[in-house]
Amino acid sequence: MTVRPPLEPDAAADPLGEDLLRAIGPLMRRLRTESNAGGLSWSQRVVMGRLTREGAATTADLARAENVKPQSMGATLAALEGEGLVARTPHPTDGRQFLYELTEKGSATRDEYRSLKRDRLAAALTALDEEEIAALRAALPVLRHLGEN
Amino acid sequence: MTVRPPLEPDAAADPLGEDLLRAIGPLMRRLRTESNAGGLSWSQRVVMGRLTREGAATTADLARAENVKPQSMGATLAALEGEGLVARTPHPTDGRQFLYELTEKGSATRDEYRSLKRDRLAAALTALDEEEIAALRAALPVLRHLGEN
DNA sequence: TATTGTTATACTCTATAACTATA
DNA sequence: TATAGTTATAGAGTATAACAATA
Repeated sequence: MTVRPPLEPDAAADPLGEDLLRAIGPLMRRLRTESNAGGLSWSQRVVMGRLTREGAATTADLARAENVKPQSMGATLAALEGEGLVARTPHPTDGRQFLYELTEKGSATRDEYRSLKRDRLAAALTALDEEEIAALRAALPVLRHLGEN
Repeated sequence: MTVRPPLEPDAAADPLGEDLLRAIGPLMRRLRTESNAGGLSWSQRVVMGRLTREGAATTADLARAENVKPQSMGATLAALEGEGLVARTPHPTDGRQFLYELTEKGSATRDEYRSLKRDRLAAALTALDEEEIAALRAALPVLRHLGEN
């Protein structure tokens, strides 16, 4: 290890930050747009995925997990409930809370989405070569970490 | 190379797609939120970055580059113009178009942002170890590619 | 007092549709 | 006809603020 002159933090960090910003903008728009096909918004799909993987959860749980305000998560859940895709039951011990779960219709909708090869992103992902997939997988934990508050 | 049974495309692609979705949601919200600090929205900053790097451009150029509709880019540019951060001049040969450029105020604002260590994302990036930075850099081209239409 | 959830309101980003002007 | 830009309108996603109910 040789002694280096101190790096300017901005010079070091900014290109990466800006590259990240530039890469994620279009990707995010694409995710949002193509997620919408079929009537489920992106947030709705993300919430349904979380309920599938992690089971029942409260508004506040989900809001924390997704890093949004409880009011925002409440709106998403209300929309899903209105479609009959999730249902809520009072929390057994805490009278303030409700536990949300996927309904059968919600599970079915989710399965349908997955088997539909529903968006072009899925196709784009399968078209990646192994090296690209590996690069993506390796970066996921870092991306998740950067998304934490 | 051995012969493999055909992979179920969904089984192969979906976990990655969903992991990506989950990783990018919170990160995107963070980028958006923290970009807003200082009065510039995320889209505005991205556009200013592009004008800095690539020079004058038209609404349609920028819309294509960011993969949004020209009307949407028009709104972003109008906001920046209203703040005096960009200025437009008629295209020299095509009477329909305008060329947008950063103003001095725009450049100054951009420099200010960068030297401010303006958001916690920049700090989070500098806190990454070399392996994480390498993983991120390696994934950027893949992310950009996935964001293309 | 702190937390959960709700209601009301507003802003940003983006889209679609319809239009004008220029190529 | 096709393209660039504008105007009008709408919807999703999210935020802040104020409130009620419960812990």
